[in-house]
Amino acid sequence: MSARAIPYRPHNHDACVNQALTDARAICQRQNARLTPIRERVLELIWQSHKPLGAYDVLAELSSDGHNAAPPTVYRALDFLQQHGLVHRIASLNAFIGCTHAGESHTGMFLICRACGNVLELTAPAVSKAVSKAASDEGFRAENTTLEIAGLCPRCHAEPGHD
Amino acid sequence: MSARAIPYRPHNHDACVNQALTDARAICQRQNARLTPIRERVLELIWQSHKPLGAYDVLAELSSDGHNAAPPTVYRALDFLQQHGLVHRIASLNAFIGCTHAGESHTGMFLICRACGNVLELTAPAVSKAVSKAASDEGFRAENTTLEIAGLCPRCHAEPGHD
DNA sequence: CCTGTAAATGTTATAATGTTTCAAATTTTG
DNA sequence: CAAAATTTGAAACATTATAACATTTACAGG
Repeated sequence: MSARAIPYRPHNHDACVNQALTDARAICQRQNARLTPIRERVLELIWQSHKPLGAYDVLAELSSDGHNAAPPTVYRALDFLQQHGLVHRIASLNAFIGCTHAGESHTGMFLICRACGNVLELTAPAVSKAVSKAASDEGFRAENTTLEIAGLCPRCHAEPGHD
Repeated sequence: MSARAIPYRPHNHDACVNQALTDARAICQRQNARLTPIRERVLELIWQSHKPLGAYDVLAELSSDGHNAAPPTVYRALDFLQQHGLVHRIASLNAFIGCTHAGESHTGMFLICRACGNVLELTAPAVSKAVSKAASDEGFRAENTTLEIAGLCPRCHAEPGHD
């Protein structure tokens, strides 16, 4: 699990991270949730990588900060961030990624490139609808959907082997 | 992770397991794959539980058989069974379940009841189609889909608290 | 029937991921 | 300020998964 990914689409990554943090602060304020320094730092670390980051990767970054954290610190921060819709856990990777639709109610769908490791989060209403319908057709009350698609992103499909 | 679940729909469970094993033998024969005693036993154990079974649950069952197995034995058998479409791994549970559509090419979709732990595998063409379209709209070549829906099954929805 | 080769399994150790528990500090609230 | 609640620290532990290498078994060709 490597940190500091090259983002999928070139952009000013610092600005992108800062925007995410600014948004997160606003969202937490609206929800009366406390975005404490640890939580904010974890969110920042996750955003600095556009690739999913494992909990122990986050832990290692914290340690290299000089912050001597133990696993529960990280998992607690991640739980908080998930609960407030600021990060997603990618179950098929045991890793976390910043939510690109924070604040909006949505069901995430993730396109995970097996070659470069980048992940794109989508909101696909047609998919959500089809999933809801399939569940309710079975009398099932859906609460939480995990939808992760592994494959090849356009870049790696065209030109294998780059980052 | 408890073994020996009460199946979701009442039925003759032994017969159900036996059918799955018979099918598995036929499928392996067609594919020139060797369904060795260990592999078959693991498949049987997984089928005997309609709830997903963790790798270490399987391991424990093997041990109580008197078969003194180590983790790699189980993981190898599970890999084999997955590769031949005989079991699925449920990423959100770190557990395995017998495939109810073995032999057919399909993308599994799983309805996981958080109350009773039962899992229903569905094939929903409308969902698969919507997912494929969403991926290809992004130029993404989808290879493998993880689609797991947690919630409440009809029984637990109506009458919470039973197994 | 031997025998070389590949596939499968055994065995030990260890890595990676995640949780429990209880104590201490901090923040919020009355 | 003081009590209560939330957050964080810290140590130990539980669970899930893999690496590495030795041994056994199945099987095709001589």
